[in-house]
Amino acid sequence: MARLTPTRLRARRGEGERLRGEILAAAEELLIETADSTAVSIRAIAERVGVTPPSIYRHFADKDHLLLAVCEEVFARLDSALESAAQKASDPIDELLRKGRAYIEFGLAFPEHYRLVLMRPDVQAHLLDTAQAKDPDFDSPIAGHTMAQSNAFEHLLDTVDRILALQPDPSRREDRFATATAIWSAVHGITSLRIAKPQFPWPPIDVHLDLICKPMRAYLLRQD
Amino acid sequence: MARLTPTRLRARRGEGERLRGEILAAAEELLIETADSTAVSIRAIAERVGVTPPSIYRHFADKDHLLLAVCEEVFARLDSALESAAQKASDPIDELLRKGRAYIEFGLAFPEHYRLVLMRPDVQAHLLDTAQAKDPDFDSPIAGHTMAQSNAFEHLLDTVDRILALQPDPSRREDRFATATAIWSAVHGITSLRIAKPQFPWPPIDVHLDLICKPMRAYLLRQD
DNA sequence: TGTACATCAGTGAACGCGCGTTCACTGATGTAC
DNA sequence: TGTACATCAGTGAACGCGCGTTCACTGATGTAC
Repeated sequence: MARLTPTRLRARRGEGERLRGEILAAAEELLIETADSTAVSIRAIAERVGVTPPSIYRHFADKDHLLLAVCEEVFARLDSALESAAQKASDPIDELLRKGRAYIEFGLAFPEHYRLVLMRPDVQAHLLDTAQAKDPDFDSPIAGHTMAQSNAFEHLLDTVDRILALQPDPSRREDRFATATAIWSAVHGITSLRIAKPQFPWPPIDVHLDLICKPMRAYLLRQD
Repeated sequence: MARLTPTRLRARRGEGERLRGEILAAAEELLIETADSTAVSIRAIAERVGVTPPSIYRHFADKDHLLLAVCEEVFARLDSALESAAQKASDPIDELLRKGRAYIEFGLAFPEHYRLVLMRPDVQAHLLDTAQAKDPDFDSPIAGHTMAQSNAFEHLLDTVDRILALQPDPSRREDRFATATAIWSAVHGITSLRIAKPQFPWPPIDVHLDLICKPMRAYLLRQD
């Protein structure tokens, strides 16, 4: 491979970790630039960084571990996008609406990121599987990662709690976990279908989101 | 490749079309047996049928056209699953609920089929793209296929019409297209998230579905 | 009824490709004396 | 201050793999005379 742009300088001693960050950044750039999250290969990442493929293995055990690290970054960024959208909210219902819109916008702005973490076969589950296949009593350093992924879900649970608290009649309060799950899947449905079928004549996002949120709000706060 | 089981008999003259059906059936078997819809390769299909890879090209121009044919079959089967579920319904709302449950069950019973048609990069759109790249004024024999795919959607629109007709106040009748879209995406969200994250502690399907359908029904039929 | 011939379902071998991963190595950087 | 040495970021070449696709072909089946 001809190095046309030998811009990258070798890291100095003790700065080897720098490459790790560059690898993750390159992987994300490739997700954005290629229409296909499958195109993100070890070789493509290495070329983008300006390094040979084997040097990737200094920082990641294999491709799965690399993708897992990318997923962690994406989940963290999704979570913080939702949290910053929530801050402008005037009340819990408004908060849910803003978070829903932010979620959809995140997915549509970075469709291949979204595809990687929530539409493709689960990297994390696959890693756990293969790790446990090798070593049955496996004390997972990965297991903790599930937490990172569900920070956004934990925050959604908080929002749901605030909404359910608006229902004065405790006997009409829905289960917080099931409600959060239903909201997540509804918003995921909007996002992932638009990513999967971009040529479908979708209505405007707000119309779509309203048709989920307005019924949900009326139902959760129902007085009968 | 050693032919261990030379069970397949060569088709007689004029019966060449038989292989076409066997190819599609083999592709679907592979979707069911492998956990990964990417594993469905020309070579794997040929081996499963008991034939060499080049003979696939007698029936399909390339891999994309083969996958497109599989998608058509899957959509047709999904549509008929929904229609047969709808037949037992007592009223339009019950019809919607039954179709929703049938949709989810179809997806969870055939997750890789579902992944292929509704979670992976769109085969059909990709085919249209490449065909138009080659031949700018392209009179698509594929374009008609969009219809096959949306038979299920057309039928959903019918169901929605029946529900909207239950709303006595015309000024409160939601848009049929947007409503159908919202319902589709809600049910797709449940299905695809469960496929993508099988290890998540999902609530029972009926709880999940109720949390979408009950608010939607109350909203569409609202009297204020 | 027998034979030459056309048809066409399917074969066998090969192509070039990009992939993940491995291995033994190089050579600049920093450290010990 | 100078030199021998250990460290370690990154290289170069190669591995074996499965993939989609092509090409010239074979040989059983049916048809025309």
